[in-house]
Amino acid sequence: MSPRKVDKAARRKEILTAAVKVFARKGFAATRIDDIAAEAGMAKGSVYLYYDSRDALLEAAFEAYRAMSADIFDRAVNGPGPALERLAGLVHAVLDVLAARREPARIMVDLWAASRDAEKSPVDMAAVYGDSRAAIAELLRQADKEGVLRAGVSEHHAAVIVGALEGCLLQCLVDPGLPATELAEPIIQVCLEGLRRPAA
Amino acid sequence: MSPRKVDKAARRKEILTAAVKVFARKGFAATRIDDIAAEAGMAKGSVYLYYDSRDALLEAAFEAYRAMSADIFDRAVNGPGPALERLAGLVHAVLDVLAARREPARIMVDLWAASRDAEKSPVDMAAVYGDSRAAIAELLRQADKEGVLRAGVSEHHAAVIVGALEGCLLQCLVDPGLPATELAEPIIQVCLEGLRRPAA
Amino acid sequence: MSPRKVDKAARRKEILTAAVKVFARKGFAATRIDDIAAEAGMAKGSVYLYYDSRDALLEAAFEAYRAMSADIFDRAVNGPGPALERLAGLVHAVLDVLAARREPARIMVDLWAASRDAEKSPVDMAAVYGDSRAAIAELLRQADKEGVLRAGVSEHHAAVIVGALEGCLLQCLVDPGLPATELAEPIIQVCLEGLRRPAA
Amino acid sequence: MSPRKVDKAARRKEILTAAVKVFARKGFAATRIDDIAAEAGMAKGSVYLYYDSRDALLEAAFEAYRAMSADIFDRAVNGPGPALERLAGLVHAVLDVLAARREPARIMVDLWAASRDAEKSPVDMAAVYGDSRAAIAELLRQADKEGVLRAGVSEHHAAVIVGALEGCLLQCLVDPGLPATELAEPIIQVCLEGLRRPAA
DNA sequence: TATGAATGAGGTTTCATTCAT
DNA sequence: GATGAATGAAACCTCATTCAT
Repeated sequence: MSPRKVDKAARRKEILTAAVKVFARKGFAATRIDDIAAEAGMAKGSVYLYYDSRDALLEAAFEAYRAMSADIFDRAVNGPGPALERLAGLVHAVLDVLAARREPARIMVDLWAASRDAEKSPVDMAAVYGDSRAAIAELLRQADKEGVLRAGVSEHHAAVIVGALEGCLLQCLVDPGLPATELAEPIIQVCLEGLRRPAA
Repeated sequence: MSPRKVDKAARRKEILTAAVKVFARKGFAATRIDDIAAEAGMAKGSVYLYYDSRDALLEAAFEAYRAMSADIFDRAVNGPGPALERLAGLVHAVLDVLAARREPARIMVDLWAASRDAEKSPVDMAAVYGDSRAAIAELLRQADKEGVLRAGVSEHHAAVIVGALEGCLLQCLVDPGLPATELAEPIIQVCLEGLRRPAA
Repeated sequence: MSPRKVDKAARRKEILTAAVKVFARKGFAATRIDDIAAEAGMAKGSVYLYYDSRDALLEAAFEAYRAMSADIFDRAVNGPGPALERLAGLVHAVLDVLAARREPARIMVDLWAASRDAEKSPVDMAAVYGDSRAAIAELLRQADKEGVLRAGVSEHHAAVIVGALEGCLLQCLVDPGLPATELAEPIIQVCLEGLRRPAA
Repeated sequence: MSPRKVDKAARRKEILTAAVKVFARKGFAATRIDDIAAEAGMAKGSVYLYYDSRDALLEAAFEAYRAMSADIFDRAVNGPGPALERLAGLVHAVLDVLAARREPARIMVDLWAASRDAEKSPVDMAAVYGDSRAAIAELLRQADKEGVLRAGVSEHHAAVIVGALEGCLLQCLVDPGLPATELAEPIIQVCLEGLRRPAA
């Protein structure tokens, strides 16, 4: 009559969470479906009821990553307050995420590896960084309209800011000794203050 | 004396070069010993006469990467001229390497992945970045002695500069559309000019 | 009495019909219980309420095939009219079944495969062909009594007639271009006229 | 210097022979690569050095079957002597092969099953039977030119003869009790004598 | 009775590594 | 030293069957 009923979406999320955990711990290449199933507390075959393949799980992890990234950047672009303050908040937000949950961030290296050939792979980190640069560029335009930027700030500077962020994340990832949150202010100083119009 | 010693080292280098080429092209995970042997123009078994395992080849690739990186940074630290000019030269040098030979740089993502567990793996990117930060910090100290830095420049700023460099490399790697060399000047502007003491 | 007995039998038949359809379409080896359940419009688990296993369904398909075959042959043996006319009618009947519903006939190859080891498998095509030969032999005896056969017609000739029938079916199965019904008359000519006593 | 050298073609043949043996014994569906490797006296992985997949082995078995079949029919078509005698010889040859080596013939049912969907599968039994019919039809034309056939013998009679042959083979396959060789003469009588022009 | 989620044994295929020549 | 055939341990994925609801 009332056969076992599961919330498919919830189950997918459970499995994805487990997968991300294991990917973060062992790396995608070294992760076995068995590991994910064990982490999720189910049998190997059950994973396949919700995801078609191991690659599909990485892809799902990418989508989640992309959504999270987009969310952070969107909030900065569309939020209230002076543009440069929102940019500073963005820097803090990104590093806080890493500091709060180191593991999930570790899958980034697997996402980079998976997006090696942009055409063949659905994991498209180029698009993520493109979006990030566009968001930062928009923030810089907003700041420029506010008249707080010095002259000559171009699109390329957005790439540098994104780079500084990701590059600091990267260092924190490979070197657990580096304190992510403490890098926020230096990043802000270097990247933003350097672009700010000198106070008369 | 040792009639074949030179040959042995040359052979190792040949194989390593081939391996790096294939790693760059297909990624470490997708690289087969067969691919490397084919690229090196020899039989699969012969690879094992010079390297103990597939992992040993990645390790060797890491050592080469580390050496190259150390070389670039050392030259900047020990070179002649004003410190900030050497720092600017360093930025150009790093990005020029990427622009000149995109493929070899691609192995970085595999090195990152391999250095996931710092203890177990001989691939230790944390050390590389630690060295890089130390070099930049030394450059900043030199610049400070020259009196060209504004006050309050700390070790963390070195991390930001390394981060900006690596983060821009990363974006260029993932997105072939981004022109590496064109990012050099923006990086220099953002990272260095922002730290420079305002001209009286 | 037993309120659901009729339903149970009907349900079994529904499932069997669905199974035969899918077996015919995809072959037994490629048929999944899911396919059968879908074809029958029920859930996978329900199939197991009526059949113990996938093999049991093939066995049931075999029984149905055997019954149908026995029916056709029995009618020819016990029917009215001259024996050779009944034999000719039998040939037409067999080929007409194939022409009418090509799909169900396709399961024959799966039945042959399943009857590979006569001891272990309940699918026993040897018995079916044995019965067929016996029926044909009986028809030939009847014809002999009617005095219309030439001398020397033995049991083996029954095997040849069965063989010609099945062999033509096989060709039609494998080659959709061959028109089953058009083969009836040639079969009759070759097999029967050749055995008929030359008209004085 | 002189590294291990194997005759690739010979090795392929060895493996194919082993595969055919196991296919015949257990059926294609029930045959595991392990079984084939064991039968060939090698490790599982070695099989894949010579054949790409299990399906490729069935395909190879088909090619061998097709070649053998073509050979027998070609010899009958192009041989010396009266056409009907060659046809009779053909019948004996086909049944003798079965009698001599029952096992290899058993793979026929797997070939039939595999040729279920003519487009997708490289196993094309329809083509084999088409060739067989063409050969028989040619023989009948030759016999007709020799003036030994009665009138009205058409292409369809070739199908009947092929059918009688295959149908008898089939019965012998599923019923080990049926003696293949003893069916040769009845087949010849039914199929050929029935077509022969009555001696004045 | 009906359901369909869960299971896990089992099969194919890959490929790093070994080793006989 | 060089070769490349052979190995066999994994790992992915499938799917018949079970069973809680």
